[in-house]
Amino acid sequence: MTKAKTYHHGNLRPALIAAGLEILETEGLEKLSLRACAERVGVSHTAPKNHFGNVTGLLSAIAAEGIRGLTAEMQAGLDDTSGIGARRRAAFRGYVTYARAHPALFELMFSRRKVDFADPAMTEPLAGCAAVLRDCSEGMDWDRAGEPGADLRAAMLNWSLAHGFAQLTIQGVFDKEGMRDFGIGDILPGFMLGDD
Amino acid sequence: MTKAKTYHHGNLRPALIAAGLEILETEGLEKLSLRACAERVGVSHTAPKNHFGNVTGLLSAIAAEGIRGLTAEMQAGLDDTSGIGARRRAAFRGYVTYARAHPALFELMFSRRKVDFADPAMTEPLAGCAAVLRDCSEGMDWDRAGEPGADLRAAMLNWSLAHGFAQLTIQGVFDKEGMRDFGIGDILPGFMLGDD
DNA sequence: GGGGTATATTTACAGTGGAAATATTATCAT
DNA sequence: ATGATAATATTTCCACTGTAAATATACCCC
Repeated sequence: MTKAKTYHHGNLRPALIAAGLEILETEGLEKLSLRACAERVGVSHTAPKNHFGNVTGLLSAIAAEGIRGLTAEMQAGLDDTSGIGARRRAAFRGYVTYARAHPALFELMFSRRKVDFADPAMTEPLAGCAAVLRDCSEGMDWDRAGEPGADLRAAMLNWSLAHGFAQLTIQGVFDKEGMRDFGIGDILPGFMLGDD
Repeated sequence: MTKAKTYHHGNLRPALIAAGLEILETEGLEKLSLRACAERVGVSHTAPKNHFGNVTGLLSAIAAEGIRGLTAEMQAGLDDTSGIGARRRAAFRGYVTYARAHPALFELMFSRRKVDFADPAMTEPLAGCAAVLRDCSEGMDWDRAGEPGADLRAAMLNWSLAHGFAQLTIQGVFDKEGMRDFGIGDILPGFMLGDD
């Protein structure tokens, strides 16, 4: 299965993305660099340029995989769940679960300095993620339901809540403020989520 | 007013912090480096070591100023506001307003990779920020009010919501998903905040 | 005054990403 | 098959980052 070393790698683009994901899982975001990815694949540090342009292109492609994974994690929870409140809870749980399982990747995914959200590799997965959040927010019964843009606003509310909790948890801010022992389920009272 | 150049600066620590804040405002987080701060102050790039140890120490001190500013912005809105819902809204608005006014600084403030939350310079301002959020969340009338830890959970909910919205806005994620035209006020329905 | 300490500089080094020139291989028309 | 062109990868070089060690200067207290 292992290919003999040739001048042309033959499958460099996905190999570099995989290498980047591995580095994120095992060594963290600090260690993720263009050169580290190249070295792990066994290729010179300028080889990625042909496939990604620059380091932002590479990181954007890696982040795109993360967005896909985040979306899939939410979707998995939604598939076998019905009822407005329960679906919203499932999406929250999926979002936070994925973030906690892949903190370095999650951090990268939403870091504008490292990732270009307008990169072709990012736009489609990002739109998919937003679509899932809109889907599970639809019909949220707040006092402005029915107004134009209400569903979009509901999606933003839910996204903000899940994202903020994930971020503050991962960054360790809650740890420092005595909020360590509470999970996403604990801060989601029924009246806000509605009953299932 | 301008001091003659001497071997010893005399006021280097605050000068470096001020330089860092200036760089964040004018050039962004990418340009914030130990060397850039030192150069702006007119000092060698190793001088900061005496006052901050390493770059993390310097960035933590800069971030601490940001946490103070964020807290002050929230507090300013709270001072002349009464009523549970109105106070919560004021805190939200302050949080998001500050983040949007100082996006680079805000990004730094909550970046574990650049800042050490356990740094003595950070702990006190962070605790102050959390205290304000707990204060304006107290008595939030959700279905678990009265349970042990209810106020803490309410603070986490509010913090998460404000933080997530600020982060997603600043990073430009909402821009890409057609959610650009909605502000924090738009996603805060009355039933969630309660009436003032 | 003198000595100890705090502060700042110089120099050197191992990283990073990127640019330019070069080398190798793949692809495809003839 | 062959030759031309494009795609891919390497080598070399540069500017930038943070850190460490040795050195220089100034302050402060006895």
